[in-house]
Amino acid sequence: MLKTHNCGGLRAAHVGQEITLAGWVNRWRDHGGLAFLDLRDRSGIVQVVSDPDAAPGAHAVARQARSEFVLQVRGVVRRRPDGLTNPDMPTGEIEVVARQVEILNPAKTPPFYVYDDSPVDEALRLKYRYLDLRRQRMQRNLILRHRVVKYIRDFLAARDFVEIETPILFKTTPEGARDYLVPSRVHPGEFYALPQSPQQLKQLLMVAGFERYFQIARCFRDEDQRGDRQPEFTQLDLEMSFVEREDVIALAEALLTGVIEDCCERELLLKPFPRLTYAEALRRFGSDRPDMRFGMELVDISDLVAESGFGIFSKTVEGGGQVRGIRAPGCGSYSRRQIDELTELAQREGAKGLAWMAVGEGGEVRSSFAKFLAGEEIAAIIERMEAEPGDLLLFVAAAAPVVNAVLNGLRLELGERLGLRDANVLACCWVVDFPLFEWNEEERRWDPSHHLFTAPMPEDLPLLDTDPGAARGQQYDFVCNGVETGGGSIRIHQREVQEKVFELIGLDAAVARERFGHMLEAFEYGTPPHGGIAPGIDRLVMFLAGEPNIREVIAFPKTQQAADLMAGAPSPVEPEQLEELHIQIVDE
RNA sequence: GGGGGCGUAGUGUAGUGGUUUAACAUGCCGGCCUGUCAAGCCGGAGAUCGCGGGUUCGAAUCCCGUCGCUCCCGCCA
Repeated sequence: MLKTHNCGGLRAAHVGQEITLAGWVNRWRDHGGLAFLDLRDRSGIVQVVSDPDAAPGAHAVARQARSEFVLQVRGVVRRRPDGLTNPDMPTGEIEVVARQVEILNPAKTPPFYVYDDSPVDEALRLKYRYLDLRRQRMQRNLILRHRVVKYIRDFLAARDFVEIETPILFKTTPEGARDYLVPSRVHPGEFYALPQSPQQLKQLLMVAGFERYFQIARCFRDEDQRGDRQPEFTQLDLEMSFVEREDVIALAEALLTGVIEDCCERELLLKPFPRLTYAEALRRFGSDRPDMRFGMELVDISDLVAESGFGIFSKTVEGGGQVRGIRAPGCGSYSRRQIDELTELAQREGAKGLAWMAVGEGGEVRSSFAKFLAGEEIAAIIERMEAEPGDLLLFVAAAAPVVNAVLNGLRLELGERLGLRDANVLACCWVVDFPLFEWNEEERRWDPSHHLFTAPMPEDLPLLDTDPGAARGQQYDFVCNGVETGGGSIRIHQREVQEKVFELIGLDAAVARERFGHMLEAFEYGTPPHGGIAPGIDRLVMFLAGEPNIREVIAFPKTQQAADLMAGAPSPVEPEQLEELHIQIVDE
């Protein structure tokens, strides 16, 4: 080893020891006589002093060192003189007096500051990712990520899970997201697909009798990017045999609670995680992934305004729609301009308009529609909304899906403005009882709302024949701070049920056999009832790190255009490579 | 596929309703300096203002296009 100690680990207890350090120059301060170097390695930073009188050779070398030079320093740990300690540094009580300094490698001036986390253009960070990763923020995040994955492995291994790898080169599945395809050299014109998740394979591992499987699995989806979506991402994929929904949820909750409490200091607001049905989540929050860090729940006033003189309200209710609202505490003084902004947001989400009512400090009402209502109707609304003086009430009248979308959008926006979406707080919940199918109007058929193999709730089995849209699936989503962070289900293990689902989604037997024949055949050889869940590791670590996007917890992420700016991927390839793969590029 | 934001010395920003040696900080280079830790002081170099075109006597600034990064909608079983 080129070093005997780590920079960040040196303390007063080391005083007097002769040690060797190796690391990068964080900052340097040359006083002409004395020179100081802050030497950094992964463990932290320690001050190195070079004194021309004590060690002229070392001093001469040290003076040449610049930011990010790689040095080896041999020296003695010394307690700093009185009054010269630095209480802001963990190593601030001591310093290392250099006896010998060697430049292991010089460094060009970095394109941005490594020694602090000051903001830098994202493209530049990604181009020089190896330098960005030297910075404290990324070191901290990736080490946190390591601890999270380590915790998961230990937790599951202790509970009898087996970690098994599944192929990256697999088979295309036209359902779901767009696949990344890999051409086959050996089979001209044929392609592998990168897995969107190991879904089928983990179920086959249950058929294979492993009973408890997990994998830290890379997944690939060729869809447009978001702050919480990358073309390749990592899931904790796990599957269990002989379990019911409660078993999977209980295990996952114990694991997730343990990870959160073990790996970060953030407040876990709700423990145990609240359980909401899909219908309840939409009713209370307008979303199937509610941000539970704050209240501001949706309130239905349809019955109060059904007979009112405000036509937009009464006609909407008469036509089968609804009128619901939210209460924005302390926003009663919002100007017309601010309310117009909220109205624009509402219209983007599909509302025709936004009805509002501000309750003044003295209880007086300022409103876009109150003049159409009777006094007792206004009073009833205020009472139902539990409005206090100074509050702003916002109402949307429309069909339920529109009301949900609009009020969800307003709730999140107001939560943001009121500072209720604090990254230091984690609020998780489970959403269960999802509808098994969604009606696809274009294709005139049912689409699976989760995936093809999700089992219906046992009591809803008859509905598959009579009212498929009302059938609920044994599905569960794990939601953290308003982001879907994991989802899973109990799977179908009975052939009749699976065939019924294929029929409902318009997958005829021949096509099903071609795409999923291996699954169907496997299921005929004694399939245990099974189910699982797949929490997103990137999203989870993002929350634990308090980061605003998952690029900050991925070592080498891609841009929104799915490019790697450091390596320059994707890139053109040699004609010979294409020829070998039987690929022709067609000009658009 | 659509909408918004950003792009000016190495870096972070100012300037942007037309005419400036394009400013400030930091970094970089040189000098001075034996207790700094965001070191200090003095000096210096460093920008055809993302790129292309247009309008104009004159464009970082206005217009059109394009590229890159980013946020959002669609999409993401």
